[in-house]
Amino acid sequence: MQARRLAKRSSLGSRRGGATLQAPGPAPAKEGTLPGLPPLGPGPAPAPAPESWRPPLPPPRSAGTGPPRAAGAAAASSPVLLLLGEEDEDEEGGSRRRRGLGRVEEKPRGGAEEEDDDEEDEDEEVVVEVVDGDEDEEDSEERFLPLGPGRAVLKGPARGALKVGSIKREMTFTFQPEDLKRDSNKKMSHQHLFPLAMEEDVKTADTKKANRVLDHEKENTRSICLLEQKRKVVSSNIDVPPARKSSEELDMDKVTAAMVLTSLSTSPLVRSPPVRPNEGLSGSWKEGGGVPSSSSSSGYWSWSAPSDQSNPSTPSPPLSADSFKPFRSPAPQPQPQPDDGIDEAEASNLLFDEPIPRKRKNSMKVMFKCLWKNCGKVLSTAAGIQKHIRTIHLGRVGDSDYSDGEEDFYYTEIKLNTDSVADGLSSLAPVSPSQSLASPPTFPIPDSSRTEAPCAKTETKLMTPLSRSAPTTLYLVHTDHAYQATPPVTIPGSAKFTPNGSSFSISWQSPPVTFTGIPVSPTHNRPVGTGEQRQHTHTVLSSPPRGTVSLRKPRGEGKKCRKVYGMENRDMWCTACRWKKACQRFTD
DNA sequence: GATGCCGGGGG
DNA sequence: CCCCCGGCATC
Repeated sequence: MQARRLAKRSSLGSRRGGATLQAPGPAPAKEGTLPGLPPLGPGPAPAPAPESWRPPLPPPRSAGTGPPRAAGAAAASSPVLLLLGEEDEDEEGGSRRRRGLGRVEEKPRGGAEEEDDDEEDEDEEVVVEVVDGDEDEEDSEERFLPLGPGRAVLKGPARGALKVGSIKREMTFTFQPEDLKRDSNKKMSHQHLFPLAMEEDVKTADTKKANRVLDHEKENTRSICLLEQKRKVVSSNIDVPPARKSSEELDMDKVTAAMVLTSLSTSPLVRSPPVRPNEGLSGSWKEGGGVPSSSSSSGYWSWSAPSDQSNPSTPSPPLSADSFKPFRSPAPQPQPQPDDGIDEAEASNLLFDEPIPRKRKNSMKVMFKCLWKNCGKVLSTAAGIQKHIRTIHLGRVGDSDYSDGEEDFYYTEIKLNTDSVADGLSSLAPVSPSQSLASPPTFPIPDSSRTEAPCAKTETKLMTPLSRSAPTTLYLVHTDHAYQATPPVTIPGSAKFTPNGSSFSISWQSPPVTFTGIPVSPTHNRPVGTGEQRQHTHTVLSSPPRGTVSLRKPRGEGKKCRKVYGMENRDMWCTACRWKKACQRFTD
């Protein structure tokens, strides 16, 4: 469809003097890329992009890691492509990487593979291939095989290199918001279902040497395990127990985790790019924030789509598959859960709260704070907090299997980061609404956060979960998705906004958000008249005083999508605008 | 001429 | 229903 549009647009562009085509970076790329999308041509500039967004990972220890390094690079590039290619990516990436490691010099093969990345079959194939190998055992992380310490040490370098790849993969992986969701859920389930594994994990870690941030480690490990597991699920061929990771790796994992979370913030943007690889990459991941505008544009579409619920126990790899992978077989779609909306909110929340990915990269401590009214307990592990919530607040004694992830909503992740200002916290910040001010110049957050305060009642499920930033985002998601009037706050000036642009798009009008019936505290006036304005207009329109039914809308004087985004970013317009209908986003 | 958007039409 | 677009009113 995009293709179609694009095509059309391109023609249009020509008609109009090629405005479209001349769009900064993305447009051309788009044009070029789109046609060959399915096969995903010979990696549109995979090289540079990956480099840029790759987290500063410590190079594979010792020297002379030529091979591994190369493999890493290969892997690096693959995730990129995969990134666009959807969640397979992770799998793919993994397998590819594996292969790479297994036979370093086989790169050509890998390269070829890259081209047809979205075929699941492919994956399988790859996997098999890998399996037969011998070294892959240690190389492939997903094989959670308890490697002998000695071995691990020996293979240090290789693993390190691998790490890079894996991290990327993970990052990529997380591009799907649901993913995270599921992740958390899984985390929980995992926690209960695989206590042993975890324990073992920790133990091993100890042995290795890292005792320090045990909590975090555990956490990270776990998350990774989860990821891995996920993957496992996807690639059912590989059945492997959790792998051990050296403290260093774990550290990296930490970073990874952070990045993962971070990535989620931008994920919406990056996600849809299946269509235009370059954009996604350069857009949100590029360090310097390459071509931001595009990023948001692309993401605009599909990200919120999959309200795809994450069943704690549903090993559904499909996650966002539906969101934008047409050719993927309709995998077992996780059945919608009762707290559907909530979940979604969560996701979106996560999506938005951390607008600046790169900052995340920096070392940061992740804590989990209980959001329960008067609790505020802070734990260092998600598991811990979850448990806490589950038992203390939710009163779920036999925390057995019933962990639907609800807990997720009652705690927030606090990132104690030296340099990553409060941005991350801004939205998540559970306790201090004031913090929310830290976030972008936009008004939304404070609002929502304030809302939260009152609603933090013991009202268990209903509102509490949505408190904090969720509401806003949720709203956003919904509306945006539905192309309702969710005005991404007037994007500064032109169609170009920083990667954080996404954060800007948080709707500032809470009114419509009827979620959970928390009457938006009357106290807070709508930041920008828009809300009111809108309402006014509404009333006026709905009850036209004059006999002559104003057939035509007066014509909004406010900015419209066209103005705001410009023709070049037509895909960022609200649907209505695109269809030459009354703008829904910038109503006035 | 550029915009905003209604009405109508194709798939 | 989704998506476009001709065409008209308005800027």
